[in-house]
Amino acid sequence: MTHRPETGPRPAAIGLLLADDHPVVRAGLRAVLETEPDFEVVADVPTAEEAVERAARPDVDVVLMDLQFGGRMLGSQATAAITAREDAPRVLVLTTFDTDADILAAIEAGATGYLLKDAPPEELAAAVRTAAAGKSALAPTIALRLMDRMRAPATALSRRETEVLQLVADGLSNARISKRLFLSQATVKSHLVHIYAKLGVDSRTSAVAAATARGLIRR
Amino acid sequence: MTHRPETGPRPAAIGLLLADDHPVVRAGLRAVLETEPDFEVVADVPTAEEAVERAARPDVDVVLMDLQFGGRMLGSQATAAITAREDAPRVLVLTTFDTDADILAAIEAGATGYLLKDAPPEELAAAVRTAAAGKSALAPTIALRLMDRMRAPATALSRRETEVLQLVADGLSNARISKRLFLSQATVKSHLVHIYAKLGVDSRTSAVAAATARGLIRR
DNA sequence: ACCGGCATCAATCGAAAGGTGGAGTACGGA
DNA sequence: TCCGTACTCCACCTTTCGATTGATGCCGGT
Repeated sequence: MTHRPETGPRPAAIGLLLADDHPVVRAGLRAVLETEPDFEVVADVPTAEEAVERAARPDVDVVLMDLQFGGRMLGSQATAAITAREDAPRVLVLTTFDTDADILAAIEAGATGYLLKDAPPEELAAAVRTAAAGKSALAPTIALRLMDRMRAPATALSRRETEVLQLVADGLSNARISKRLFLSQATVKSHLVHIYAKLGVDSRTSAVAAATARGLIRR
Repeated sequence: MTHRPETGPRPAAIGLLLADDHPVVRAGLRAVLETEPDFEVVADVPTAEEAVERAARPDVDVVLMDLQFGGRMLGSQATAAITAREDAPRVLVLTTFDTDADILAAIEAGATGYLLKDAPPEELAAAVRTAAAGKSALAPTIALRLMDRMRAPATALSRRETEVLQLVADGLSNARISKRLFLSQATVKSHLVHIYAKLGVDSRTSAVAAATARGLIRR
């Protein structure tokens, strides 16, 4: 039984906060979601910082959060900041791409769901309702990838390994990497051997390709 | 609603066709552009094929075309198909990223303008009007990049070189590349030497990094 | 206290990649 | 026609990389 101390039985509208740096996307989300009678878009903001601020107000039930904001604060950080609070709204992460790195960061940050921006409106609305109910809402593609991730934990590189691989992707030779990280070349090679094993490849270029495909490093 | 008689000076409404595979983006563009009194969105379509088809009707003055459709026909191909016709509408290309490769393909395909999706609504509307008037409409970022491209023609890789470098970026060894392209390893090496010279680098990984940074290859 | 993962380093050997210097064909513009 | 560019190929040599093996110290969890 839902007891609400406020002003009587108010309509059970789900309050939405839209956070995306693209004006067009904000307008689109608003247009799509406002056709649902039980949704109410209470605000839309262009930055992650404003999202964190605005999400504190009690009229927000679900935050639709973009992951890639132009520079500055990341969507995942904003997600963490929002969900860390008492009585926080649910956060539904919206992004264009389904790279593993993004997904993992968002889930760890406390996102209730994860959706791709190319999802059809019905799927979007359904996910919002699922999230509002406190249940996890993951796009099928995403759920599958998470399963893969669980099954193959070997794909996770250690911090140092990621660091080395990032420099490899930047085009540095082993010698340069060793100088940059104050290591011997032997150590760099050693890290690379482990990286290759984890990624199932046998050369630096294919390691970069594999890691990029899985979102383990930035390009 | 507004019925227009065929005769007499009709209101100079600019007919728009929106082509984007994301429902949210279509709705957003529609919402943003329909606030302009002199614009009329005559249709929106989710595929490049439908865009080509619909753009043939005479009520379309400007096509707003996404470049990355989910698979199948590319936005640049659709652009080429549309602009090839008699009395073709103007095509304004809209995309999320400003990689040089995309820009070049779109311009070559006959696009009148090129805009980033994160552009503010006013800029969007201004670009549509500019395009409708037949003038070139390029986002400042884009224009700058094109200037760079002009100034440094050495950066432009030949078709074959790009092909080789793409395979390098995919993680293939010289031996595999030679088999894939029916070349000798010597030829592959030769291409790579030229690529290194043009990019000012000295290894395959740094070539991939440099080319990725300049948008010469897809990641 | 022990084990496993992480990070560090060493030595060696063969394979792959890079550097240099040609060289021939084909095509298109000056 | 001549020049430049792109594309193809060869030989030789040097450097870098990858594969293997083995070792040490640290830290966190059982």
